[in-house]
Amino acid sequence: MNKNIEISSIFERIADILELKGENIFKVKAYRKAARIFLEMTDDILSVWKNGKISSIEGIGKSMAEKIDEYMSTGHIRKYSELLAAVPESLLDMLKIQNLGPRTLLIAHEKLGIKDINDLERVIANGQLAAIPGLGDKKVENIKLGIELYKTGKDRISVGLALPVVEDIMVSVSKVSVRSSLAGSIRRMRETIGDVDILAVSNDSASVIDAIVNYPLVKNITARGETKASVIIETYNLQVDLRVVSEGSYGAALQYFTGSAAHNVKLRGLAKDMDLKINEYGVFRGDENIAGRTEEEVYKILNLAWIPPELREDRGEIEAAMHGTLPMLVETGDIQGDIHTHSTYSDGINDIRTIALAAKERGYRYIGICDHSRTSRIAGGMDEEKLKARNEEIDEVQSGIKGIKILKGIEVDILSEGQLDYPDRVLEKLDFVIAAIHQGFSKNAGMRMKKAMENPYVDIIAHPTGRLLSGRRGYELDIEEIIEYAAEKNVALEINSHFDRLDLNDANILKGRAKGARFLISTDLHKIDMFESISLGVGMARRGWLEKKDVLNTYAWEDVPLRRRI
DNA sequence: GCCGTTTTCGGCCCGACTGTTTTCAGTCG
Repeated sequence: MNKNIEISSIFERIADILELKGENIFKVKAYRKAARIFLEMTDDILSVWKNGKISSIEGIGKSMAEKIDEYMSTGHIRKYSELLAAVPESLLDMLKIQNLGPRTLLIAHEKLGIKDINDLERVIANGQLAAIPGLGDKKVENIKLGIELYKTGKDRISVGLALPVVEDIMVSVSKVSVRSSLAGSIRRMRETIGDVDILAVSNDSASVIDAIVNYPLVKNITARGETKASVIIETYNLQVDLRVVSEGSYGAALQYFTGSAAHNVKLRGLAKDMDLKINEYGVFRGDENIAGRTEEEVYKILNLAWIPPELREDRGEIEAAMHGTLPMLVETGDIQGDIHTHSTYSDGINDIRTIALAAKERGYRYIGICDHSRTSRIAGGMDEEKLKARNEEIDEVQSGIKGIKILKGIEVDILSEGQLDYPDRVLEKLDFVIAAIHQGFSKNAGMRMKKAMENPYVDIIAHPTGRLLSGRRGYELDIEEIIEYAAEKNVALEINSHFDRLDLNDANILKGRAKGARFLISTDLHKIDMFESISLGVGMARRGWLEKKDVLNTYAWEDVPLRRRI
């Protein structure tokens, strides 16, 4: 499966070079599209190639098929090598700098000989860049800002970090608008977001624009027009783009600004085939605006069912909407209980009773207390004695609380040889067992995880890749293989809702779904105010096309299709 | 570079904002 990633990154790089060289932008887009296809497709490109089916993939034509042929048989692509030789790689990385596009970068390279970011900063400082015709002080100022943002790192942050920040901005916007909504990747619930898009309806767009540029945390105003403004706020250097439209265009604008780009391109192509034109103001036949008040209207006029934002990635959702086969996506309200929670018996903040009452308050029908096993000492892992005491306390708390079932679970460590941290006689007495790797990420992680799944008491694998969005790479294993094995052994895969994990993510959930795997959505909470974050996991599940039936904890506890019951 | 029961050539989604321009290119989403 690594071949998918390899070829995807090569094509992405080819696109970078072609773009920099000022090649036809549609050729560049064709390569970027292909890169995305290979990255996201659930099939292994190697086996597709072996079956001679590469050129039957939509978007892959003769030229790209030949390049893949060459790569598979020789290990390299001649054209790629030639392109690489023509452009310093350090230059390509600079394409990520905001406000510095390929045109300007190429001119700076050709006229001033810049090769990397240090060179760029030098020609900015000595005024050479601003002296180039077509540029000027203001443009260079914006490029400087782009460099600053680029250097402070992370161009994308977890959607779970962004949402609480954005909530407060939305309060300011909603005060001065008739209607407002998040749009863009944050509405689609992508695991990470690069900026925040907000759409507002108002007859007085100036006051909405004022509200955003005067928002207390704004540190830069990068654009300020009559209907659109763009600011950067202190928190995470987050860029916030606001657009104001009239009531009649709300649906068209919301559709447009929610994206994704790939989804919109395909949608607009469909419209074109019907002699219609879609823009953010509506759907037009000639000059007549025939739809656009709601998103439903926009989709309906194209003979499509309304598509939930989480699906809008051009992964087959438009075809499904055409044929009436969109999935009935799982919703936060479907969740009947959270079974990955930590109490004071390991590294949680709250006691069992507090957790149970908070869960009941949320309307859950069951709650699973799932502390760490003994080897996770740093996380307060329990020895057998402590586990016994915890289970007794669960019984005691349960006897005082009606209306919610408190379950005895464990997050058991997968040890160095794949054995579990407790013997089977301990595991079998628990209501459920979640197994996880917490140490030795690079030591046979795949083998160990598979061995753990062979234990009949293991119901679920927690955070299956171990990656953290803040930067940790995760376990060294072949996740495809793990997903397939889990599906085969009826072990469920966790969708961990912690903002830094979101593990599994959408791409892996899609792969699991294709293999018939089951999933658990949980918070992995260590304090009760994290119960809310379940919606992040649900968001990932929805992006992975999951329905209620695919998710264990949408069932009443007696009906949860745990492995031991199947 | 890809694609095509109107096309094998000529399209490829569409528009706002900015800055440096005397009408538009570059960048962004």
